[in-house]
Amino acid sequence: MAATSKDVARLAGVSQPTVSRALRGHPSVAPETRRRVEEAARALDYVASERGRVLSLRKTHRIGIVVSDLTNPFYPHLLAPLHDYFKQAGFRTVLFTEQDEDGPTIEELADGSLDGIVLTTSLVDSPLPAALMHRDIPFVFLNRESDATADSAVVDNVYGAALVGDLLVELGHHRIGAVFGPRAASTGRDRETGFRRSLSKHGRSLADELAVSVPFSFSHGRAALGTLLARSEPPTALFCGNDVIALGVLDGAVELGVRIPEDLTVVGFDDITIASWAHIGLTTVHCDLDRLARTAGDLLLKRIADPDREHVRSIQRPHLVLRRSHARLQLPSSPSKKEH
Amino acid sequence: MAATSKDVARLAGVSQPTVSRALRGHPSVAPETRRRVEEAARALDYVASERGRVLSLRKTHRIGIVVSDLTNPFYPHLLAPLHDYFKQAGFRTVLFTEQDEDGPTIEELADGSLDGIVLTTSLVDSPLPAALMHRDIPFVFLNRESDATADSAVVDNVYGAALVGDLLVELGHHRIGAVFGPRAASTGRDRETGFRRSLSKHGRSLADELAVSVPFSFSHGRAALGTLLARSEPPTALFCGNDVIALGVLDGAVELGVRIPEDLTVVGFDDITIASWAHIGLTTVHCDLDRLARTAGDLLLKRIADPDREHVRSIQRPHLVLRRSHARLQLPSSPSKKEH
DNA sequence: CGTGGATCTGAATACGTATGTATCAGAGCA
DNA sequence: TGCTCTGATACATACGTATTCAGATCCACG
Repeated sequence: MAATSKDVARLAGVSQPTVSRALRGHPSVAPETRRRVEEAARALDYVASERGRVLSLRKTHRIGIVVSDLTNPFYPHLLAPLHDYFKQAGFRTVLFTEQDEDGPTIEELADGSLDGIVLTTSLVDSPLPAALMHRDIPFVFLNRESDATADSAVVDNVYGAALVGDLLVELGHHRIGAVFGPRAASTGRDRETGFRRSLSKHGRSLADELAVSVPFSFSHGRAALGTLLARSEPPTALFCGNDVIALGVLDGAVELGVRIPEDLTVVGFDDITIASWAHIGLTTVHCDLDRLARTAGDLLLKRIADPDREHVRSIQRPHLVLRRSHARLQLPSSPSKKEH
Repeated sequence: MAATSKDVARLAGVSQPTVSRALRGHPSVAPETRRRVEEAARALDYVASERGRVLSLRKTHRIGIVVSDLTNPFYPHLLAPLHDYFKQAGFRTVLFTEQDEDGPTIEELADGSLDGIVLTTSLVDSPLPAALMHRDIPFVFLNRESDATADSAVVDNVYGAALVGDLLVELGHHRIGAVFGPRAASTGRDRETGFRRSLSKHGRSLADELAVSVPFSFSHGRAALGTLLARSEPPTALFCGNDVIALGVLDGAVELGVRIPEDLTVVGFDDITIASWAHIGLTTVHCDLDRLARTAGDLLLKRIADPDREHVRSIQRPHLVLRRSHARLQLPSSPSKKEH
């Protein structure tokens, strides 16, 4: 249906290879020939077939991005900068979702349709990374832990979560609770580790009944708040595994009539855009997700260019952003003193 | 590097075509042969190259989705169901962004790398649709107006916006303002039309100084509120071109100390998830974006299967969702009477 | 024992591009 | 005039799969 380089060749009175060379700016094409070819191409609305080019060049200039759930407001913060980075580098973005056991198969990723892959979502026991490694398919972990034999761009989650622990202790809280992310995700696990470690350092600990692990989702955060507030001694401060969970908690608080921060301090992690909205004012741990994503893109393209280079693990140090969802513990005996 | 069907053929002691047939379940392959081929394929970790298959079959099983801005919280509501729909139908999703004049070129979309395209963002004067039509590339408009010669899945924006007009009048508001979307987008234009038409019907009109048109973004909504409140007679009710604009307005209201809905009624359009959060409680026009997206996907796949079928324009009728951001006009003389 | 048909497999080819190699014309030089 | 060299183009082929068509094998049946 669409014109091919052969059609252009016939019209311009040259051979097919000459068309290819002329349109790609190869120097060994005479100016007059090039002109004729370009004119013929224009006349036929010719666009070189990506299908043919890809087979011939053995490069697709396509990157697969695996996210867990597009409706989760966290992922656009990674997807958007990744897409833009790859676009300006001449690569296209193919989207994959991996929701509970039902992600892309290794065959889908290894069929030669992708030059590289960004894994944003892999659970720690996902078979995908090992399978990709085994087949020498370039990939990078983004916001996920990796062993030494893969590239990765991550936030120092242990450090960031410890900042929150320090903050809550400093604010005078004793009944401290947590809605951690899933242990099967390195972000969930590491943030739990860092938070617990910080409390220990201060001689505190997390009561078992005040700590839960839930998926990184709004609705699970919402539900978790109800669970924790039903304890005999409910928490006065809550660390959430990420901002999306925290937003769920804040939402539940409105429903349950819990005042933030007077009745409950809530702290998140990631600092997604919504956290900074005036309604929300979520105190959280800021990660530069744009930079994190671009770093991952950069690592991946370098790996594609040189499959044998050293593996790099880029770690970003996050910092606290104090907004309005935290407060000093209000002792029943003394007047409140809100801090921020 | 990776094994090809030729390698499998050699190992299994058959020809390459037999490998292709055996692995694709062609009936004319003897069971014993098939077994040998499958064994060889397994031994070599063979996965059929998508590059070769695509060239041979002249189908890519890839769909391009063009959105304007991934960071805009509206787009995930279309992207997620589209992706899922195409995935279950055996198609992959390639992402394109079209932000102010800098979208994908027609060459990028017409290079044979896509079986079809979903346009979610085209401005009314975009050259893309005409170019795609001229090249017989299947595409569908999603949430955007189209002329009769293209498929589209849209919401009845005129009708939906009129519902808001009716509501605001019924609530007794007289100083009614609007933060419309861009006129260059059919959604912006049609919602403005419907809203104005409704006010006219009730014998009202929109004061020029209380109507502005801004891009569909949080920050523009936020800024627009400041502009309108600075008028000599500020509005008591505000229609917003979509929920994202409305969220920006709500955010600005918090900053400016404007109480919603006591001081200002705010109504959005789309009913994205965030609108229903307890913090937000945005009164808005509900569109079933999931269904809209799936409809668009369905239309596109049907068009791909049969390029000559009649063009279909699927129109969905939206309805009001009353939450907490609207109220009856509070006359200075009478006590407030909140409605919802 | 030969023939027709059914069953399976291989050879050839198409898809559309890119590229290495060969060829050809013309120029420069002896 | 004949040789070499250069520049421009054509020829051949590779990329990896799917498919058409022809051929081979085997069996049943006359």
